[in-house]
Amino acid sequence: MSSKRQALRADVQEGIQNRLVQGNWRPGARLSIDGLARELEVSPTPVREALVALEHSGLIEYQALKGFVVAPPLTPQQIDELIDARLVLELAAFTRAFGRREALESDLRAAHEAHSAIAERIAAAPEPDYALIHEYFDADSAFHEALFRHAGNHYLGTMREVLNTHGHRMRQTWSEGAERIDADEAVAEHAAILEKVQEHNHDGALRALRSHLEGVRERSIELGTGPTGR
Amino acid sequence: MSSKRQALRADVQEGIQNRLVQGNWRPGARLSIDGLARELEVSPTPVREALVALEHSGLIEYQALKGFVVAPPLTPQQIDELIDARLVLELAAFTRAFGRREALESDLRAAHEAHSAIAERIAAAPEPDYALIHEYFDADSAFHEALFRHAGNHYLGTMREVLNTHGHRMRQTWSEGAERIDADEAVAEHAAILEKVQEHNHDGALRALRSHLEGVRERSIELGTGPTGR
DNA sequence: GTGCCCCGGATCCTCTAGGATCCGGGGCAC
DNA sequence: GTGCCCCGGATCCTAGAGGATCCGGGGCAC
Repeated sequence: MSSKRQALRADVQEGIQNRLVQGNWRPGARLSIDGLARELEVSPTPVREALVALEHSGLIEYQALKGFVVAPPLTPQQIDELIDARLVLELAAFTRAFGRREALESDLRAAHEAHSAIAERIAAAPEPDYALIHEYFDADSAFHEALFRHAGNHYLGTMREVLNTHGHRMRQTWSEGAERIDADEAVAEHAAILEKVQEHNHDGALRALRSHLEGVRERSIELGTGPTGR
Repeated sequence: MSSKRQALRADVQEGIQNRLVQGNWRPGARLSIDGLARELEVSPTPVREALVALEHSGLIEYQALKGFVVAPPLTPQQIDELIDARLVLELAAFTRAFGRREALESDLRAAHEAHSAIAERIAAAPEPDYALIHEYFDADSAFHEALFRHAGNHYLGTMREVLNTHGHRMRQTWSEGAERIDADEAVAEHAAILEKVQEHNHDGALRALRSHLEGVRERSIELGTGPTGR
């Protein structure tokens, strides 16, 4: 541990964030600084720093003299606002990225192939595989990330990352009961976007992207309010 | 100091942020943890936490085993991207806020009056008054903030805050030489927006807002590249 | 039985200590 | 004179200690 100094805070932060995203702790659970330090076999100081750095992601909240707690799940209202904000960002990013249509098309196609491949593996799996679902979310996210990579605006990408973290928070809630993912619909909608891009059809692709996000909104709120009847 | 525990980290953070925004340290300057701790008469631990929390604002950067340094000034390219991102956010926020036109108009008018009042005081002042300039920036910012207050989307507001911090970083650079502010132009452009809102003219106001931000872009880049000849 | 008070453990917050690392300057070899 | 090496001070990073605060449970008064 002496050779890899200051991998500590980064490692601790990554470890905690992974557990948060995977839903190891329920919303409202207290994240004891001393407890985490014992568990990770480090001193409390780097744990505190990691939690402070994670606070702005929205995954955890801080209360003075009481510590950090896992943020409560998103309400349907918040999910609605989150997708709405994504719409604003992604439509803008798409239009800017369309200026480099060829590079964009190339990246979108690659991301789409990876995405649909994982979707097929999920469909073939007999029962939910959490690691696979995690991969699926990453692949899905990569498709959208491609829009920002070519948008030529660093700040749009930064804002996407902020929203993406909240998206993790949303999916974290689902993992508790509803593992069913409408992978097919998302893949089909991505395919529609890609197709329009290949046809040099900017406005059509924009409509397809908007339509896709509307679909995400509906499916998310449906899962949020819950098929379990809540 | 025993009664107001855990005002410490917040106080330290606020103090450091104020100094950063006011440009007390030049870009590239090292922020010594121990030094700040001695200066603020606290131990290094809360200083570390405050710096970690400030890192995501973009005002400071972190390098392992070397510490924190004041972020370099924005390049004209970055300024361009920053304003472009503001355009995306503010146009979207405006359209959403126009749904509650009356409340929006009320807030915009109040913000505009405060803004123009300060602009007059600046014009009347014989020489640059830093405190007054600071107030001016806040008043200017408040006008735009009103758009988001009525947009009904929490995430748009969050993203605005992120961009706003980078805006501070931009203005921080100016303060070094060019105190001249084109307050009149900004006030006139705000007035144009307000006028269209009062006329129930959504599209006209949108154009005025876009035009205003284009003006901000031009004036910012002009200041960024510098009348000093840099 | 109900409600209030007290108390002990757990936790947080801050501080101090000490090893590890970085950085700049003087000295030496060539 | 130039370049390299070494070294001392400053700083960073982590650990651990100690006082302050919170929280839950038992006991007592009514």
